[in-house]
Amino acid sequence: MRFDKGHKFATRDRIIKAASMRFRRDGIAASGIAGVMEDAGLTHGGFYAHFSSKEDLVGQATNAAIEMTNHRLERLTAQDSSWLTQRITHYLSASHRDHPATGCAVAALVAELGRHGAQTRAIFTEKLAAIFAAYAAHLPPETPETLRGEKAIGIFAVMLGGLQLARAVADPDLSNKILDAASQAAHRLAA
Amino acid sequence: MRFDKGHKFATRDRIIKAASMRFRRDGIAASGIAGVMEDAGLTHGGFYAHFSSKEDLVGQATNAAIEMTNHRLERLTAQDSSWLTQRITHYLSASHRDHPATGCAVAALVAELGRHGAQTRAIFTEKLAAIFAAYAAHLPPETPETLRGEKAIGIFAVMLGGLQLARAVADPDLSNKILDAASQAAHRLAA
DNA sequence: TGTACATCAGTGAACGCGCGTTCACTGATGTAC
DNA sequence: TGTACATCAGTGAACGCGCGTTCACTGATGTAC
Repeated sequence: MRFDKGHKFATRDRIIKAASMRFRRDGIAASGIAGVMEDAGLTHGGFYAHFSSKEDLVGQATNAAIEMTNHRLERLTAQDSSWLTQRITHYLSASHRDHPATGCAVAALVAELGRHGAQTRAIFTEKLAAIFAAYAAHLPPETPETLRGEKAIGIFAVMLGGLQLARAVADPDLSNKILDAASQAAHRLAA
Repeated sequence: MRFDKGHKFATRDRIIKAASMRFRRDGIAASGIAGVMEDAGLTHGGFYAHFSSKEDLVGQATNAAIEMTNHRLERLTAQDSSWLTQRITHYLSASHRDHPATGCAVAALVAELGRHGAQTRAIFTEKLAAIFAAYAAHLPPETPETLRGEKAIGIFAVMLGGLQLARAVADPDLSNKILDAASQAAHRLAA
């Protein structure tokens, strides 16, 4: 089969998207190449025409997943004063908790990524810095410039921790309590 | 080899300890039975005399790792006012960041545990509730009773998120900045 | 416009390997006499 | 006290399986004539 130039790129993109969802849902180590390729509507043999190794795909999929989230964030059009509130509410919602495959890649993969190679972690670091910057930019206007970076990190950390705890816990009531408590904490840290 | 009654229990304990360290260092999915048994000074064949499955071991190892941490917490003998400060300082220290194998099991395993069976998650939930209770008990004395539970969750969430981010990031300066920012946030939430 | 051909994205069998799990066996020990 | 034996924690070979990776091949398409 011979196709126009855009075809291969589109296929590569489909594989990356499928991988980013599998990785977030099942974890990286527990996701196989064959499963990812099947999700993309292909057989496993063609994988190495697009990527040099599984590790290569891990980097690309992490990059794509976080970038997608970041673009979604930038598109939030509400007035600045409530951007953070919107973010916190959505991030710590039952819906985000219950759909990891399409949710925040940092929450799903941060621990596993810490055990991956330098290149993968460099990609992750760059994207994470962009997240911090977005949060810092949307802090209340009276926030001093020198505190914005630190505050942004604290807010994201409590959201991240809260979402992960809410996902892992077996008791639904406790899970909801965790979402609420983390929301409260994030708002307090933003003020 | 026939041994006295305590021998088998001691061996089982050694396997659980070895597993709890491997799991925290490499992740659960990436840790094999053979590797764990080798760490415990045994060959892999004997594993099923002690556990019914890998999943069984995962539950026991998670339980043991968190219980160990909790006991360590209770042994902190400082006056109540600084118990939390001690906790935050140690949890968000460079040393804790750099030694996941002997560190907080929640930080290392929370995402992966969310994908495990009901029984494993029930064990995790029970131990996590004990952590929350310990933090709640050591909040400043003027903290209203009704807010203690919520505050404890927020504080632990920001510590957890901060530690994970600091571990995953490739840039050492940013990693240190994350530890500091999360510390500041935890203290603010405790006040 | 119609035909022959070169291209190359995707296929599927095969590779060595380590996984979780099973099981027949071993041999140092506690116990019975 | 000394000896024969039963116990059973631990050994190591073997199982089927899915992993990441390789590669000879296919066949629909774009291009050259």
